[in-house]
Amino acid sequence: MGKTTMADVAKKAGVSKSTVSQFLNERYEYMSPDTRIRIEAAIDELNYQPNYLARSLKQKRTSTVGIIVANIMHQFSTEVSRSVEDYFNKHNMHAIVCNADNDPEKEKKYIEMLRAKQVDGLIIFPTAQNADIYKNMIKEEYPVVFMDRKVPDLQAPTVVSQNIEATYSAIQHFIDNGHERIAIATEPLTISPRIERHEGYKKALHANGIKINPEFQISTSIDKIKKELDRLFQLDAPPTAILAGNDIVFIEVLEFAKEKKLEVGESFALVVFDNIPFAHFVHPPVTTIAQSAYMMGEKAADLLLKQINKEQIDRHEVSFPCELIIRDSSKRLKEK
Amino acid sequence: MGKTTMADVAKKAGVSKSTVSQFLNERYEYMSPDTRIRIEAAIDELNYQPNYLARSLKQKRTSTVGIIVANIMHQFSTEVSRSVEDYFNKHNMHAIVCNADNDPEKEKKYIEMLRAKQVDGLIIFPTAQNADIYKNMIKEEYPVVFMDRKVPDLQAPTVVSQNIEATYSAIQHFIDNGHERIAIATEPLTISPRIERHEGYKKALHANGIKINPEFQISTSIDKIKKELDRLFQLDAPPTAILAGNDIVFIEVLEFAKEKKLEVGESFALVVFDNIPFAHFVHPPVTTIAQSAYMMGEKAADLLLKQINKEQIDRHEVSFPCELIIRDSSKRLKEK
DNA sequence: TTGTAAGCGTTATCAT
DNA sequence: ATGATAACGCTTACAA
Repeated sequence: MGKTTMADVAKKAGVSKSTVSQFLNERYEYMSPDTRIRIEAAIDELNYQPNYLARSLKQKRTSTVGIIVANIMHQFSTEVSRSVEDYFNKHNMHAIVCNADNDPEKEKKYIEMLRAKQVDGLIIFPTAQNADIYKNMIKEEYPVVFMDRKVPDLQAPTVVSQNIEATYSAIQHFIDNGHERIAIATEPLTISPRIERHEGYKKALHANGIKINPEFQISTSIDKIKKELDRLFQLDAPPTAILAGNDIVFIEVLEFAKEKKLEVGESFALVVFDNIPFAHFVHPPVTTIAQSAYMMGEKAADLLLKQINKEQIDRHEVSFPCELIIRDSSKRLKEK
Repeated sequence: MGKTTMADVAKKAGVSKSTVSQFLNERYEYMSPDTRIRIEAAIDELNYQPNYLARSLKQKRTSTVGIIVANIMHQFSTEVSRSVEDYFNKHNMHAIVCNADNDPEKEKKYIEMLRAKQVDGLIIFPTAQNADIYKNMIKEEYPVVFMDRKVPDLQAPTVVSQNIEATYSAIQHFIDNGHERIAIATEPLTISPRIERHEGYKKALHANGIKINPEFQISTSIDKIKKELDRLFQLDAPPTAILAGNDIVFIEVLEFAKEKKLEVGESFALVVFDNIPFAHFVHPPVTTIAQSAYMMGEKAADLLLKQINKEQIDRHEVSFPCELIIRDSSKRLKEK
């Protein structure tokens, strides 16, 4: 029965609850070997399982943290979550993953629920729409780490990718391969990574003396991406290269190409900002900007655990470099 | 502060804790509108957040369930987990996902930890190596549902795919396209789905009067798959078609083909048993046997919730059909 | 309609 | 070395 309690064990072993508790917490320094053995026996005779809930209530620590991802459909989110889980499991803690689905209301609900469950801390991919709640957590010094996205005007531990630099180098790669008409496609510019990717894009073009064509900058919701691409390819001078702003946009680009019978890597060069599991098996193998998902997860977990343990940490952003992995989709532009 | 408690609210509102509790549980039937308002005011003045831990301790219900997947690297596990989470979120419950990593020891540890945390029930992709523990949970009538794999000699609610039938139809598809030398590659035959897939394979060959060549049946650990494939292709009469037993085996097949400069769909036909996210973008688009991951997750969640609510359920397997999605990798065999 | 008090299964403090 | 006893923050009879 799951209902055997510490009191039962105590009775069976002929000792008090406190002694059993001592035993369970491995403080057998001042315990006679005799009682120790009796308790041990009682425990597995009764098949006793301690109730962590009760312990947590008393100790004010659940050994559980929450992860709230903005959109679980991104490979990146999955990899980061996995990494965070691994980290906490190594430290005998649990992680609960929740998917806010890019919905600020859901995000709010999850923050409240997880805190009501007394999780020891939170790692959040913020929708960035709940500024008051974030601020409040920081003010209370509740352990929290933000991931992937910077929240404006908030001084909080945050782990992000070097989006500007990474995008810059991808665009430079296009230019080095002879491209000049380069497009970028992201979801709407509501969060920092997207903004920064556009920024890196413009910076690179500028540095190379290529004038920026606003028509080549797409930033719209997923369901409108294909329409925008279509518009682009109707132009007299369509782009010869495209940077897909994340893995979901990438799917749209692929589908667009398929529908319009365009050949990725032939009709246009392509780089994707994100880790793609089958990148070297898609046709053609696709050039990607890989984020250091695993390391970022570890870093965030580490920052969180330090806060939980009341250790001092830097309340600033820490940013990780990305890696441009060149495959066939972004080969040299064909001479016309 | 997160430390405001019900008592603080009660004091501030000038009522007793019980009344506040009534309020929180929305039992305002017999509550004067006056006190109701005072409590409301006190709550948001103090920014009070209830402590679910304490409540759970009292109610013996945490509104949390655990999911223990055998190997998180499978797309299928991820999809099922997502579906289970969705289901429980709809019911205002949480799900904690743990990865046993195909290790019975880890599985055991997670079962114990989650139960110690008093989760209301468990969905397990069993390693099938902890028979005593499974049996014990069933005996105790602890709510549990097994997923993907049948545990021998255990009468327990279990949600699985129709592996035999699905494999049969894939092999039949090969045969219909003129193949006779058909191989199957799975991980070791330690769990029911793999055994059943081999069974469906043999059944289909048998039904078509093709004699079974044991050399064509690979069942070995991932790191040895490529070696076995190599052996196969050294034969005088190598296979012309391969069924990859899951998504991880599929990767090995792809890498093998790449290394040996074999063309999938040309040098040999290929079907993969599993959902592949980029199936129609790999080259060539690959024929898959898709499992009903989302529905299976829902079903399992439903069976679990019913048990939690002490409703009666069938303690048997429920099996879901798979869908053979034919793409280019398994086209008709080229005439020689 | 609201309050009192016991109890959920632990841990922590202080005696002994 | 071990035991009483009071918390932890909530729910729930039952009383008022």
